[in-house]
Amino acid sequence: MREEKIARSKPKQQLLEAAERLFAERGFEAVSVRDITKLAGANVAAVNYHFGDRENLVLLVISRMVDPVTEERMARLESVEKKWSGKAAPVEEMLDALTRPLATAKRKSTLPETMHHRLLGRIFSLPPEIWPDLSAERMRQMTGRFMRALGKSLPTVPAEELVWRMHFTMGGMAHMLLLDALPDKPGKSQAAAVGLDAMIGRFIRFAAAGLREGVEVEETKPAGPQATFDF
Amino acid sequence: MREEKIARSKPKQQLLEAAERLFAERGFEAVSVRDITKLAGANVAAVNYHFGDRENLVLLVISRMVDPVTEERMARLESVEKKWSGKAAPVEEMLDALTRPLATAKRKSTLPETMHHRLLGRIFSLPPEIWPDLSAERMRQMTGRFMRALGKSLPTVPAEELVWRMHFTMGGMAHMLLLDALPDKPGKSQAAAVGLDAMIGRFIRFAAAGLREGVEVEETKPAGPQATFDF
DNA sequence: GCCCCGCACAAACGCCCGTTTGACATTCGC
DNA sequence: GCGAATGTCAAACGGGCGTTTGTGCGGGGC
Repeated sequence: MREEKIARSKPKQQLLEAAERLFAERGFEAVSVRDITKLAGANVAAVNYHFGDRENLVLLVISRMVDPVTEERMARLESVEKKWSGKAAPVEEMLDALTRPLATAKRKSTLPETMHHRLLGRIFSLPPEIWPDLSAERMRQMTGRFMRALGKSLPTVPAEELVWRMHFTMGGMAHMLLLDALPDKPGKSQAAAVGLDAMIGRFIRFAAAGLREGVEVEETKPAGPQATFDF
Repeated sequence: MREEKIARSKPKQQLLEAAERLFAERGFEAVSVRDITKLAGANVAAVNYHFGDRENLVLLVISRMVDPVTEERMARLESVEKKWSGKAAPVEEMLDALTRPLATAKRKSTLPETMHHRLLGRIFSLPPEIWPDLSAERMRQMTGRFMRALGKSLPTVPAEELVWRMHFTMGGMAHMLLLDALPDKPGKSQAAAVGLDAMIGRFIRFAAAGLREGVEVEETKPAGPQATFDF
């Protein structure tokens, strides 16, 4: 029965893989249940049987993509905080903890690398209210922790200013993920050749400079009440 | 007949306004022709009569939103270049030329300000291949000019590195536009209260720091062949 | 006065959507 | 072996979609 169950779950797996590939290529809205079942070689009813309805499949795909990233971000942040034992950590290390998991978090999908990034980028461009509640909540907890930690590393940057810079950072990140795996346009050559790892390195330097901007010049209140950050 | 024509063109105008409002609120894909005509108080066939087909209306909305921004960006860049008469201009001034038009470009739509920004943000998050050819081409010319000008202002930053930083910058910008006019979430208070103008100021400082990162430290080839930037 | 043109409208078209149904095969626990 | 559970399938359902059609109305040009 053990291996039977596994064998049984194959079509469900194929459905999921087909859905992820199509979602990555065309976006969630542009993919029909019929597209998915056709690609998976299954019956039209298969999605409803295995996942309830289309919406549920979408939510499952989102959380499978996002949750591992969120968890690894948390873990890496804790590790950085432990390493600096309460003291202010360098911004670069925290940005690394925030960004690196995009490439390294354990994948539940079997998507090729660039497609995986593309799908992640799509998801991060989605408004949080259409995310699964649990994934959104974890994400909020995570960003909250990063905000607090960043506030400690940049005590001269006002909290509300930090919220904005964090928004700019997250926006640039989502854009970067979509950039990877561009079909065939000028400028793509570099992206494809370089790979996400190198892009992340560049991005960290870029965002770190932006986050730090003005710290040695300005005179501001030292870290007001932490402002909320919603992605 | 003159005022007749004007009076006659009213329903077309109402169609356009209805479309823009709904596109801004829900995104292009989620709005049906029937939604638009209902809101405009017109017949279902009105969109096809006045605009040919739905796709055409979408393209028209996009170019009406984007083209004025592109033109003003060009104009401002030229003005900056003239002001510095060929010498390298400060990055902040060029970022201002790039970003300020988002708020100041002449609006062809009658959308309330925040809705207008939201729609712009949606459009900038769209892949260029679904833009009207002409708008995309103008946009490419514009980004090309900015790339070259930025290369002159940041001679120690390698051209390909600059392409990446430009991507991060554009991504953060699109994100910022979507952030404005967020429905009713925590963190919105600040966005709504501050308004786009103040956001732009913060963004310019953020992006300028990121673009300049490492200029006084690194030793690099002085501006190689300009790399292409596709948005 | 007549015709024609610009426009609005109700109705219908064909298509694709997500989902449901019921019949049928297969495998399980016992 | 035999009911029950599980999975697959073709077919159909109702509804929303973008678009087309044909009719009717009104004012302007000749």
